[in-house]
Amino acid sequence: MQTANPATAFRMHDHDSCSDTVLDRAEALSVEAGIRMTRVRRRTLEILLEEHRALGAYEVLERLAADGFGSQPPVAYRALEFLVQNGFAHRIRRLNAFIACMQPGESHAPAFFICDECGAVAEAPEEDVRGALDKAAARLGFRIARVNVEVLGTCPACAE
Amino acid sequence: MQTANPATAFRMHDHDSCSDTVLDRAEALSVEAGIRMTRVRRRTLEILLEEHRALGAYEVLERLAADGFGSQPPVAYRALEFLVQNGFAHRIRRLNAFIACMQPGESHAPAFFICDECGAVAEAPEEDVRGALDKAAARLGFRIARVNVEVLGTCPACAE
DNA sequence: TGTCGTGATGAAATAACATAACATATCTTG
DNA sequence: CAAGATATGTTATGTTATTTCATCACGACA
Repeated sequence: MQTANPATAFRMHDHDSCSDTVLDRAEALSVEAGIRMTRVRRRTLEILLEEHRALGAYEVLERLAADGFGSQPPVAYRALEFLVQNGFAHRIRRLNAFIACMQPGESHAPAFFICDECGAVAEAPEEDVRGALDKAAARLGFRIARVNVEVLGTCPACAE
Repeated sequence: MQTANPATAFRMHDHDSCSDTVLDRAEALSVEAGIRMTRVRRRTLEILLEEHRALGAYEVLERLAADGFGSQPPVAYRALEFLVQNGFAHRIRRLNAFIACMQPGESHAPAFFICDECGAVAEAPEEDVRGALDKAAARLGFRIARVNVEVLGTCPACAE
């Protein structure tokens, strides 16, 4: 299944269909969850889906403004926050940027693999990582709320 | 040994001696590595060592300025970058802030456990995490350069 | 001793990222 | 439809980070 496929970003794929699938899925999940996928929000998700790299809020904002939406920062930040809150996008702290989630609705808090060269970002499941962190947390007496794993390096395409 | 002790931040300890030890170690390592631990840089490290939490660049800058150093952002950013480059401090992306490294010179790229309540940050070794990420990277064909693991939650002291 | 190159520091200006606060519009439900 | 809740738009401002250029300190070495 397309959306369960990790690290789509690093592989050849039919990007239009990959985007459409995710978008459809997000719509369906919104209805199911009773949350409102409005026009700005949907458009914001579309914008993120146009690339497998992270976009800064201001970059998103420019494109929203070009489409006739508001042109002030809060417009972008609100839409992005909504998407992140509801699992349709992720925030990459390292880059001060946002990226569409490729597995909306599925188990979360993935690890991000960020290519230094081309900026591509891939999500990968992080069960193993999480296991290791849980052990460490137990040793420290620390209660984990959220986890952020960001890996920098070189993607297969740029490695040559 | 004090400096090899993970997660000092979450435990009772003699903070003065913990700071001094790290500072001495950093000095020694600098000489060894032929890098210049200048006055601003040393003072910056001292400032970071005064707390087991992450300080923003501007917070550091204020204190540097109060001590008679330059008062413009690059002063702080340069010193902080030097410390990070050379393993004497870490940058916590999540917090847009910096923290002294408690194990300078030792194997690196720790995981950070950040308390939402009190802001304390502890470093913990991350071999297990790294192992899991290496496996994932191998599957993706990704070559890892650096790893960033930031865990949010509640520290033992605040958990009560 | 002088001058050259290198790396460190200082300061000004600006860029990039993010939020607070408030007004207006739009849904949604009784 | 009215009232409340949610979403959008705008102004203003706050926070974090970098670019650029000038100056300074120091070692190498002719």
